[in-house]
Amino acid sequence: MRYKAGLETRDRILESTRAQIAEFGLEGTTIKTICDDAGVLPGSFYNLFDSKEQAILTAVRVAIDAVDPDPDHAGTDTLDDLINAYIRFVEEQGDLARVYIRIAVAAGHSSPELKGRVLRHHEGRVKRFSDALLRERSDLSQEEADNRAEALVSALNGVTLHRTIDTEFDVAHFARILKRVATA
Amino acid sequence: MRYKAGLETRDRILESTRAQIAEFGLEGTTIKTICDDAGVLPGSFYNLFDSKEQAILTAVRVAIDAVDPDPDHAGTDTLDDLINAYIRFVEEQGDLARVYIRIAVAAGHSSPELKGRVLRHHEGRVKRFSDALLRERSDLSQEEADNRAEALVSALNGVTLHRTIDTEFDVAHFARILKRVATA
DNA sequence: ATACTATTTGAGTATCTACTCTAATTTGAG
DNA sequence: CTCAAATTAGAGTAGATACTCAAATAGTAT
Repeated sequence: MRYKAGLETRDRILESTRAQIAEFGLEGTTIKTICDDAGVLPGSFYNLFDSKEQAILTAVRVAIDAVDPDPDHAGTDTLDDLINAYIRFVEEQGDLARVYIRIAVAAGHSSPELKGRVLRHHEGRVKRFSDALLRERSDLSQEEADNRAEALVSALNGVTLHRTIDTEFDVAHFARILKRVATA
Repeated sequence: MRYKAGLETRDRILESTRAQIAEFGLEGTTIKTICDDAGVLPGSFYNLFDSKEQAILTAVRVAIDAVDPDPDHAGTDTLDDLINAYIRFVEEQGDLARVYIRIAVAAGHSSPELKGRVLRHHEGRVKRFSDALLRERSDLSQEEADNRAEALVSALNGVTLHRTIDTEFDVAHFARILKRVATA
């Protein structure tokens, strides 16, 4: 893979893989659907990737890296900032949110690598929520803040999960209810 | 299916389905593995079930019903009952809980029929939570109770989702945190 | 016992899966 | 322009999958 054409094809395949996972889940993503979507034949796919699994791992890594809204983690974001960022992420990039949920659901029986990736991302997110909560409610113990943050992030994921079924579901509304009770 | 033999075979198939899902997940559960485990041939399976999907849905529903604190829907279950039943289901039937989440996620892109079933089940559950909450906190408005119930059920699903990735995750602990804030 | 139906058998089908292989084409460095 | 290497085409493989069907067997009401 040293010619420009190969790199472009690779990008198209990864983009198609991501879209397929978002729409049909890991199960519904096949070599055929990826190739059809990318306008490529199996021979080309296997010229660029060793296996379906490798392509999926690569696509998911790209997707999860793209999720983090504040990579420089300045530590100045409030809980509202984080929740609003989450809402915006779910509403504007529903695709990636669905990939995240899809992977999470499938991760239990899939590769440890995927599982680890999702878990690490989750832990990072919980920590930022916990820090923000402590800044807002300095009377809370570290443990209580961690607990509430973990519960809050899981609850937000549950709300997102529900939205994948019911697209009318008002994520913002329930996210704010959750925020209210987390800071009570 | 009116003879005793048929009913017994049906039970064996449902139990094998449950066990296969618990051990190998949805992906690893095939007609062949179910039939081998149940000591039955495909013809018998399809004499009793219309499809693999139907058998799985039935097995999951049986498992959920098995922990229902108020099967007759007499309206006597407390919020604690409902949450404890939820925790029991997730902890004792972890892989079935995963399947439940997975079916819910898959419902978004499958037949409107399955989607409708999942949504109706969700709404029924939310209603029971809302009723129980109102019995406990009669000062809440109907709307507030509905909102809290919807948030609580989604949050519980989020906690369950997280447990499918991290099996060490203490569902009971966070479920009780969620219950505390829902009744606050 | 008879007769009717439920149940089981088990080989068989169509379709999908990830993946391979060889030949043709395209690319771009020298 | 040349030519070796990268890329693509596209038919094809082996194996798994959910599911079917006609015939054999077993269960039960009368």
